[in-house]
Amino acid sequence: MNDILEELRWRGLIAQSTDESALADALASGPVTYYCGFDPTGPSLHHGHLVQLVLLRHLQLAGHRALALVGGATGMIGDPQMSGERTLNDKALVGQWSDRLKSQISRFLDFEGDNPATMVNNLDWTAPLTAIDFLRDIGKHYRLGTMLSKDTVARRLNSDVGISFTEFSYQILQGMDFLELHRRQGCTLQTGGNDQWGNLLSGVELIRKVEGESVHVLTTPLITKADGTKFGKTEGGAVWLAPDMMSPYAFFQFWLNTDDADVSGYLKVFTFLSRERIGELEESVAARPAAREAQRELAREVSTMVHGREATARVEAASAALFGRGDLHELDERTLADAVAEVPRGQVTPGESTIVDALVATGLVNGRNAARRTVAEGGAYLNNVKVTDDERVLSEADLLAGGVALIRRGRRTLAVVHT
RNA sequence: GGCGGGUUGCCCGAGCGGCCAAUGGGAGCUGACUGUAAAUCAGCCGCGUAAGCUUCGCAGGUUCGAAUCCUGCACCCGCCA
Repeated sequence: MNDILEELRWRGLIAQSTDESALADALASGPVTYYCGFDPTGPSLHHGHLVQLVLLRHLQLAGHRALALVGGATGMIGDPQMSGERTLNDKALVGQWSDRLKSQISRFLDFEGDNPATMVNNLDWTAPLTAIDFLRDIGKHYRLGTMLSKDTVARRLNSDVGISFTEFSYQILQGMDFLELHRRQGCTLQTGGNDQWGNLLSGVELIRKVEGESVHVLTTPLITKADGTKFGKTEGGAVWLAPDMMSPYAFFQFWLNTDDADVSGYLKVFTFLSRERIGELEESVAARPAAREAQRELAREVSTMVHGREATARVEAASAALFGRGDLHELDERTLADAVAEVPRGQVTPGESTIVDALVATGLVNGRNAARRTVAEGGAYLNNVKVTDDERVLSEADLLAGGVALIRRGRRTLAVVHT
């Protein structure tokens, strides 16, 4: 368990921490119990949470004791975000989301063996608490000045949306979680995204005041892209871990399309590949960028971690089939069916439907006007062949094995139509 | 409780009776170039082949005509109490 901090630093997983040398000593002298919280403010975790999950796993692999917290309580409040006040979600819905998050988190940690992780839910200690006890036992330790100076709170106060008391109180709830886990489980380290710094510190201060003990916080940096745009933006909004929100195929494609400039950093952050292997891949990017070995390996590794080996093999084969240079008509039905399993589908009538109909039917464009425009711009493909006539009718002859035809918009957005 | 300000297309933000489907920026989409990359340049960006249709918080009204004026409602923000 030596040098875990050094390893994490090399991987670019550390943004800040409280008293670094004390933390290093603690990590070096024995198993440290640590936790990271995930709020059910949506039906799935996404690329941002992935960084946290990876960090949790690194620490567990290094012999430390992991606590994964699902914020059944904090998820009902929502941490203040810059964009404005959140809409409160229904309790039953938050409960549902909690269950989904739990199963997603479970993939990343080992809950058995000799160093099992533990799953906790802050609703367990928050729900029974009365308002009076909360104000007396917890609230008394919080100074308004400190709370108001927290970055997000301060900025929200100065924005025209302001901030509700509900969201303002969030930091107390999170502080309470750390205290509770410190008491129950001997937890002395909380990890999280760097944007959570203020919320993480809330617990450190609370524990110092209540227990007179000093505990630690470790944050991961915001993952960025070399070109300055936001990491993790897709057509669907985010890179979701839930297969029903982002297909394993789309997930694989997201990583595969990583910029050359970013791929090395992502390999370090998101995979558990060795330094040697990452070094080789970096050389490959420099020497043979067109081969995109690094991107391929990145996509394979992350997909395997999130969706499993089998699903990854499927989507990788699908990607190869769909983007390969071979004649689609030569693909056998089985291979083709597997390949298109994850892409959007639409229905057409051979001899009647046009390329425009097909684009609309598959949802590749929205509206017939947009479809016509796509064809006019030269962005429409039928079975990997560009179609320039928007009256082009799909015929039986266009159907590949299994009675489907491949529709593509632009360089890489695919769908299939069937009859 | 009082006073003032606000609500425009994915986001920001102009418009203040007709020339507005609505300036501009960002995001997004497509093409050329390539490597299912980036950068760059070009085009597009409410729905409809079109005629036309439906938009500017919601509901009414004035007017030949409203995003623009009036009334009511909802929500948001600020200041004062």
